[in-house]
Amino acid sequence: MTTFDANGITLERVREYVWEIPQEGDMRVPARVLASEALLEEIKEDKTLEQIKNTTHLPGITNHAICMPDGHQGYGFPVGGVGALDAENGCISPGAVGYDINCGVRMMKTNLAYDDLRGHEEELVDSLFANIPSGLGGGGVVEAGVDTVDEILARGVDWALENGYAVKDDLLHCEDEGMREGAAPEKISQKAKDRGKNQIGSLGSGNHFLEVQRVTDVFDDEVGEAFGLEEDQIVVLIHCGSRGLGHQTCNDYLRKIEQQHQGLLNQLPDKELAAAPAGSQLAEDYYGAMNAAINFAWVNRQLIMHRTRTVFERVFDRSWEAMEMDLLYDVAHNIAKKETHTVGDGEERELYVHRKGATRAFPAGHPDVPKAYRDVGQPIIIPGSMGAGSYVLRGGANSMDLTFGSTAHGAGRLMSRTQAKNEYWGGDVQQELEEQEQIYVKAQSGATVAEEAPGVYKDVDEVVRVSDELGIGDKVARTFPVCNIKG
DNA sequence: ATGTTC
Repeated sequence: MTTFDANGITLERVREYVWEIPQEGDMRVPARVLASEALLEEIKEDKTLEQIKNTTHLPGITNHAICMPDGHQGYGFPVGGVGALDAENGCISPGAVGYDINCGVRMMKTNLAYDDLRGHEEELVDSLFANIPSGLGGGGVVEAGVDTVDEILARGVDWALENGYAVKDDLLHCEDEGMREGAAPEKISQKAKDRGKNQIGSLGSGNHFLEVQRVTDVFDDEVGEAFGLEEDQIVVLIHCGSRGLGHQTCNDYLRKIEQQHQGLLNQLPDKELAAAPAGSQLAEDYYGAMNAAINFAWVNRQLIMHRTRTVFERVFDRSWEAMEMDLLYDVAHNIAKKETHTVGDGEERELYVHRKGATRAFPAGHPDVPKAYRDVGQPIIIPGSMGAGSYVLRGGANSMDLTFGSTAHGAGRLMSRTQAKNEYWGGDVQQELEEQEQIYVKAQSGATVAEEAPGVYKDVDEVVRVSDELGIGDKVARTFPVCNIKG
């Protein structure tokens, strides 16, 4: 048997790109890592493998804990991790969702070609930067009272539709139609709502960005046509989450769980995996609060998209409808969701599927794929670094069997933010991107540009290649950056 | 990710 020795943890090769950490000690199931050897060499350098192994101690974990090809170390649970925990006898874990609840990506199409944009890059990037709130702290497209926040938490993008920030078609091209059932605004703390109320429609900081891109390749003509993508087309990618509201909610529930479920906590190898037992009041409360924060993040991305349409209207002097600025799709990559999956010998079970830095990747025919895409599979959006561009995939035929219907979410970091700032200077990174790649970057903070320099990320081509080879998410199209704004 | 060290 082929093995891979990762600083004391031995992985056994199941087949190409599938590695297993065998069950031992208190592990309830084996852990699996889906990666090439080149990616494993990078993954082994931080605590990712130890963390995915720790995850197998969670009660109710089903089949395997799974690390995606872009996996890296996170809070307790790796970013790029999937954990399916029994919704009746298992648990739910905020650390396995992530601090930024419903961090995700949406792609908006246009009918503009790259040539239509050339010469307007600086005007466009300046106008986007001036009109789309970004960076740490407050300031959003909408400044709302707490009652408005409650409505957004309960209704998601449906609130945006009613208030003129969305059209019906936007809802039809979003996971869960932009409204998660079971949202419980009353389970979100006042403090979280206060943090969120002036951040509705704001990018935030860190790896969040808005990027205008051009489609450079369409690998699958049939699916490309179903998605409405063609070479040279301009698209807009928006990557952000639930800002301070989600962060505060994660923190609130971690503290409550630590206090009320000490027994379960003591069984776990890492306090950061703190989980509420399925069926407990706190599990219900967290699930309701998380669903509400999910709705908040969807409205956040919707308002940014709405404002982007307005900016394009000014710069190109045409209506957004004339530019066909339609939503391709919106994916969440930090969530947990109750889903029914077939496990073991054909038994159907309800599971809390935790996808942290992992994207849902439902295949053709799945009833939860929007009608527009049901024949070809769910669109999956995988952002690369600001120098690399991104991919659009579609849910692969093997995703339900291998990953509870999931794939990767991005390139995955190679080094910490602190290390990145030692290696790069923001201004130099910007200059190089502009001079060598004609990519126009504008940011609130040079430090953020350094933290997000292309060199701090894994090779997104390799991550996507593994997803495609495994048949969990198949390559449809590739994009390359034109201009990028960030916090 | 984050009112960037509860």
